[in-house]
Amino acid sequence: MVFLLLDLQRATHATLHRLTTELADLKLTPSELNALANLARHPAGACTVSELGAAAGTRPTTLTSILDRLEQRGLVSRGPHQRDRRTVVVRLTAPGTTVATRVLAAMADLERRALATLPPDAAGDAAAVLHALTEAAT
Amino acid sequence: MVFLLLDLQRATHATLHRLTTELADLKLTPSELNALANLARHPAGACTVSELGAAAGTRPTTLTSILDRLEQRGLVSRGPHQRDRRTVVVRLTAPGTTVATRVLAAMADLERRALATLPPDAAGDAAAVLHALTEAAT
DNA sequence: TATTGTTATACTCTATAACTATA
DNA sequence: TATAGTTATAGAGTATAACAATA
Repeated sequence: MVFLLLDLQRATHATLHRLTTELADLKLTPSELNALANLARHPAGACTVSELGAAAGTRPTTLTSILDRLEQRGLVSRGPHQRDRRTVVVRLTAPGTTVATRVLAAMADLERRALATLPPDAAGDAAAVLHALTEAAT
Repeated sequence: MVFLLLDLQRATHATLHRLTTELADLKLTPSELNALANLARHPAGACTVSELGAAAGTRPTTLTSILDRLEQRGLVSRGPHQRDRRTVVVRLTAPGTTVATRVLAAMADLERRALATLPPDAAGDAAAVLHALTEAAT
């Protein structure tokens, strides 16, 4: 069982590299792709910085510069939270939503190609293992 | 199926962060842990730079500085290849082997904790999915 | 000609500590 | 006191292009 974590790291590197290559015209880094895709996963394309960090597995400090760039390019906006004025709400803009949709489609495509030769329940099992690993590490 | 890649990235970040924390006294970065563990996975704890890059999912350029540091600390050595004098063979030293063994044990431990609550075949399915993703991305 | 690995270069990622504003 | 996020800082990760040595 020792090799799961190493396989995990390799698969992450390989897939991220592939995605950035396929989407090279967007000129987005792996972390920027990840942030956009995770935002698109939230209702209304919006969540707090902390929530985005939890979804990506990174600290808020890491997100600051990533969000700075995305905001500067008009792909996301930062706004106040309704109830807690310490909290920042990150939101996909209209152009950001378009881009994020493309990113999700590329991810889905890569997944579909990979899973094509595997039994149908393999993906579900893999997701369960990924969640369990994240849980065990948190 | 869209979320597999995002779950993958989160799980990788979370587990690497956890491992570096658990092994903080070793003062090794995530990539250094990965390199040592991948070396330990090879026969005699030795392989070429290219092979190590393939195992980790990174380019040879990335490995140069990582190996520089590990070599400087006496954990790995670089030597000539028997048949191809362009090739560099990276090898775990005796202290490096000791450290790598500890890294692998920590990885196995984390895996064991995560898989404890899952059906026995989940790990195998997850490994197959990870390989398929790596294959599809290469 | 093609390949292995390193150098040079330029960014990006990442975390810790200190800080501001708010709770 | 505690928490959300940013800033400052420092170091590590990453790739591309150019290079040397070898095949």
